[in-house]
Amino acid sequence: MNIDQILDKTHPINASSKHKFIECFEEVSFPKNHLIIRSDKVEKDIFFIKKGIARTFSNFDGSEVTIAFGEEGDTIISLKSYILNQKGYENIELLEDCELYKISAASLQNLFATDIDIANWGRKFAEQELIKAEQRFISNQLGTATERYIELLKKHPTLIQRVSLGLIASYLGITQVSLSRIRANIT
Amino acid sequence: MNIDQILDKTHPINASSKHKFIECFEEVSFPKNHLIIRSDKVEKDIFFIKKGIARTFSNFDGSEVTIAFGEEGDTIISLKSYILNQKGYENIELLEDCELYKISAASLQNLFATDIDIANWGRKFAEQELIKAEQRFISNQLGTATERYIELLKKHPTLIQRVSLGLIASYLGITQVSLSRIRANIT
DNA sequence: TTCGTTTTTTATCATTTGTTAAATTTTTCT
DNA sequence: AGAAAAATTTAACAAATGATAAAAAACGAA
Repeated sequence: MNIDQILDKTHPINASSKHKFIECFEEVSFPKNHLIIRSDKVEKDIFFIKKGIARTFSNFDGSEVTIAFGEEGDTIISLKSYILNQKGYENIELLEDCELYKISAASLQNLFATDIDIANWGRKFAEQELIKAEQRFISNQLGTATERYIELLKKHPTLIQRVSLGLIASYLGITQVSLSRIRANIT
Repeated sequence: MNIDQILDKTHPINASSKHKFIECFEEVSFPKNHLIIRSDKVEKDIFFIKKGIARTFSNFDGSEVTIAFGEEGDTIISLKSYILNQKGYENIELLEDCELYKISAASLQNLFATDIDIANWGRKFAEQELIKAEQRFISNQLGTATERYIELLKKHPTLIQRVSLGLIASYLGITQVSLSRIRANIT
């Protein structure tokens, strides 16, 4: 998915603003397993996924929580860095070789401050991520792990092909062994 | 908490824009138990809490999920209505008699489209809600219900005084009876 | 291919949480 | 204050998930 389509997906921008916006991006590539966002750093860059898949996760006293998966068109971002310019709680790793669009947080801030169309794009971007985050929260409160797994299969059928069971389990808030047992019971 | 403080908390706005912004608000009051946002309607208004407390919840096939509590300075909003102008999945009820600041979604959209300072306020607002939503997700994936309850007590010690156990339990993703048992075991 | 590594499955037992029902305590209303 | 309603606790049993270990299957590099 190219950067033009990715930006439009969030919110249309007038041609001259969009041109200015796109000029701030750079294309980069990283191999599978690269840790592109680290929770112990204030990250200065934001990425959009042209090709590949990424996983956002957090570590707390030994246990690891998968917060989200990102596929083509999705964003790779440390929210704490992006929003509060602070060290984050999120790590993001690439689960495949990836092609990405990169932009610096500083460029973005500058665009937001000077271009109302891009400021509103930034607002729409945050708002859409907010809806996704809230729906993740609701889904994971609802029903049994079995139901949540079946719902995930329905919503993201390709994810299971691309991501190992252990990571899916950590996203669903259960152990990998439990998820394996669940799969054995539903087929 | 007055509207001036509430707006500043999210993001400072220059004096003339803020004046224009504040003029769009109206003060309103509602009694305890009033259902101020309904999931079966496209809601046209957004509220900020001057005084009182509210609960956001969602119903799915019989079971109810509490998504968040809002205290003074927090927002009462149907995300789906506000962001996508669609019927939402959220209900919001007032848990105490409340004094609120009301603004119409239409006024807000108009301000966003014409004032870059307010557009960036709107961006900051969504971004800060996004961080809160993500942290709720992470908290509720971590550890046992006992640990989550203790963490909630630490972060929002006043909440327990103001909100019934059953609602706290539904926020933690467990039954009211389980929460009661948990409380008996930690004291 | 073949060996070594990683992932997934299966099994057993322990722990946590759910369900239901009844008893107790607290709150609300008159 | 006193009665009715609502909220909370307690108890007993069922169901879901965790922890650990071992076996089987899938994957990757030489």
